[in-house]
Amino acid sequence: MAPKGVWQTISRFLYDVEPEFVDSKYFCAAARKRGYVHNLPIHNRFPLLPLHPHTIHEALPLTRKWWPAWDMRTKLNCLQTCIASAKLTERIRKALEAYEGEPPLAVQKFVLEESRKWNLVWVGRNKVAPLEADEMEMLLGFPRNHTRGGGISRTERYRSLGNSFQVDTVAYHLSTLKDLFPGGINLLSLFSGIGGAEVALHRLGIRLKTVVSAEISEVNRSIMSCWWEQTNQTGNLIHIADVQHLTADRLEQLVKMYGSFDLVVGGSPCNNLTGSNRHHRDGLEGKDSSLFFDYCRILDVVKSLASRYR
DNA sequence: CGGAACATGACCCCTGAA
DNA sequence: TTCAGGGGTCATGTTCCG
Repeated sequence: MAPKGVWQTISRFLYDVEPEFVDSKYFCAAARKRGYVHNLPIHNRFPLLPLHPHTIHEALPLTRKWWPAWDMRTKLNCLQTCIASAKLTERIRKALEAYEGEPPLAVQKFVLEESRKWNLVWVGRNKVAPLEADEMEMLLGFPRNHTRGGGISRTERYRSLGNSFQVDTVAYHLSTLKDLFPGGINLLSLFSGIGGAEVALHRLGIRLKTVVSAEISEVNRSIMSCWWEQTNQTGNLIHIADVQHLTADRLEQLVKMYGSFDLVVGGSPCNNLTGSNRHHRDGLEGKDSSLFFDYCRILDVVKSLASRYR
């Protein structure tokens, strides 16, 4: 749902590769429609095991007790960076409380519309609530408490999670690298966030030799460091605070030191593309989304370095 | 009857102000 | 931390017209 022409431009800057459009609802209990522009093999891809829960009821069994029959949702909508206000959930509770048993159709419609819009789940009699950060973490395929602690605030946590990859989805696409790189890979991870790609590769059993990770948010960098520490990684993790610091010289320096990169991965900011943005939906040229062009610049440099340092 | 034109509904990795 | 807040895009359904 990016503005018209954005996907065409993205492909044009990425060697005319067409995006593979994938909805994460086939990998977990929440939708996440994304276009992945990649040059990975597509034969013999395999999912992470054990398979992730595919329905709301499997993923959040405690909600089953309170889930009314007239709410037919089996999948959540896309997990976003913001959650519903307490006022809204209170308004919904009041609207439902006025009736014994099934509410009239108009009320059902209102409640369902708002529940879909804000991804509300049933947590009590006549009571809906937004997802907890823990639950989002689980739905996105991260280890429990991945984004917890380290002084991260509640709102920052929601933001980081809402901006992340869905791990199982990305892992499926990266799975073919396991046979291609039995000794592990050198990874250049741009806009790493909370490390969705890294977690996916780790879960696939692909050794991370050297990871160069560019991420602007300090809390996200610290989340990644903690994970790196806790999973007893044997490789090197190098943080870069800003993709714009990854100049050709800096990249050459890194390649000389650690060897050339086997994989470049990243999702550049989409906040100027999404419909949820009321103020600055400026398309690919927007302040943040234009960092996509840095991705292209860096990819070009990495490709030429790979041919020189083989 | 086929297709163009139009209406409706669902969805969305959110920002700014208080 | 909390809240209020619009609109573009696509899919689907409906009307209209030759």
